[in-house]
Amino acid sequence: MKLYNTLTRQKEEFKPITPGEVKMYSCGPTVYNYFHLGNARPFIVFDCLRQFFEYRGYEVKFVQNFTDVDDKLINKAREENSTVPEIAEKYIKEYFIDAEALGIKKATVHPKATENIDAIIETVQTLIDKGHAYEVDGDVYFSVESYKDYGKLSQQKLDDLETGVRKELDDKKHHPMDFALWKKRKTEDEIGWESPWGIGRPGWHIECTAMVNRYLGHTIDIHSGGFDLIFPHHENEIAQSVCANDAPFANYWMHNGFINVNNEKMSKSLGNFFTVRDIAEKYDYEVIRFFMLSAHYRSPINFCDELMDAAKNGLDRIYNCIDNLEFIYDKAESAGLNDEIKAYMDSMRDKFIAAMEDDLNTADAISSIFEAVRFANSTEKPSQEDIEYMKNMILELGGVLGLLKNTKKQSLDEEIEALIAQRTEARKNKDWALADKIRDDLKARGIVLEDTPDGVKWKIEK
RNA sequence: GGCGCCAUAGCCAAGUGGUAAGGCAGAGGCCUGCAAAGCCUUUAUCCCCAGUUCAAGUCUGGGUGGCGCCUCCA
Repeated sequence: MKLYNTLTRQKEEFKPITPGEVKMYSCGPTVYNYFHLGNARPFIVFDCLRQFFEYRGYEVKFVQNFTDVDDKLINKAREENSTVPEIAEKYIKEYFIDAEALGIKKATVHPKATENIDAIIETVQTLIDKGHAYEVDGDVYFSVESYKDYGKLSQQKLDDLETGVRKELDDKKHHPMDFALWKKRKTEDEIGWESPWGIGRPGWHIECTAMVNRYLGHTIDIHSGGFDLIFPHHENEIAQSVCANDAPFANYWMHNGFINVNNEKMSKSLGNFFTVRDIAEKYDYEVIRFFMLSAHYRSPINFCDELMDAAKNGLDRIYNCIDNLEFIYDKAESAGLNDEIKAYMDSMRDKFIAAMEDDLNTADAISSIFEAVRFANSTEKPSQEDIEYMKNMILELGGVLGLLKNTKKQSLDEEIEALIAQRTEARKNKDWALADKIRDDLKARGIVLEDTPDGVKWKIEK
């Protein structure tokens, strides 16, 4: 397995700390709203990585946090005359609804920042004790100058970073790049926790460090997130963890590319800001997942209707293949599995795995599914065993990507069945007008009929 | 100013030295009563200019054109 490591800016062979086991942490959502398209990409991509590791026999300890206290939550709570815990609870529930629909497995642990205040305070105290942090009037800051490797992940020098920093009015910090570990409560009614430095709440960066350390240890295999988190978030996480524990933090850093909408950065001001929930009104959740995986995770990806339509059509092609295989199964004979068919399907699995092992090349992996589909569609008179083998291979590979989950057997009610029978009778009598009318009527009701040599095939449009 | 990314057919997108996967859309054909689905055929001087090499989309240098981070925005 090769992974591109942001730390070294190259693909590296993945070597887990413990053989057969992967400890990975991915930055989760701040739960103040439904999650948006941009959030969805890392969730989907790193879920896909996790599922591939599991497919290859690794035991994966996957941790993804919920940031359930920060400025955005506090503001939202004020706006809605609610409380931070209420807002957080609501959107954590909503997260799981969207995530499940997108085929994202639950993490091994989904820790919340507010449930780990003790670990956070402990880490902050350790950093103070070791001379890497200092308290000023109830706030605690990390001293970037105390960590010689600060800037390593983003390949920037402290001096260069400084010139880009806005001069802040308060000069409480020793160095302009120093960042908050603990923030003093600003008003009496603001959410806060008791600490050695008074009532306050954790800074954003420290929460991830503390939860990584608590749930996975001082050194983990993979830490992932969006490109924009490289600096400062991940840089700061490294500084905190290394300084607190005197141990390397994460061996591999993975970052996904951004999503644009109609070739523009997604933002509220441009009015092109979409939550997954918004998109799901028009496209199936699985189309969103397929779309996200149709490009390499590090490439930027452009979201627009044309590309979503193309993704839908592509996914339909795979589903049609599975439907067709199931349809012809009963008519087929049991004549054993053909060696050539097995060999071809196996080679597609090999190709799929090779692509995935090359830095999670899902786009290439998907092409092997399409090749399997074409092969299956063009195989003449397959036996029942052939059909099963081809279908299972396609479902297996799609399954690794978290796709092709909508294969539950559908059924029709009696009225529809009767109409189909009536149409079949009309076709026998060459009453094309009636036959076509029934077909059109059913189509308007979302039921698509196809006449095949083996009889009428129907499907319910999603 | 500092750090970094990208440029392959109408669209999307793989491909890190040996003469261009796959998907969507389009065209023609087969199949069909007509469709649908499917199958077959068809669509690329790989942004430009130098260089290295027997051989470059693939490496090096220089352009041009997009873009990201340095503002707790994934």
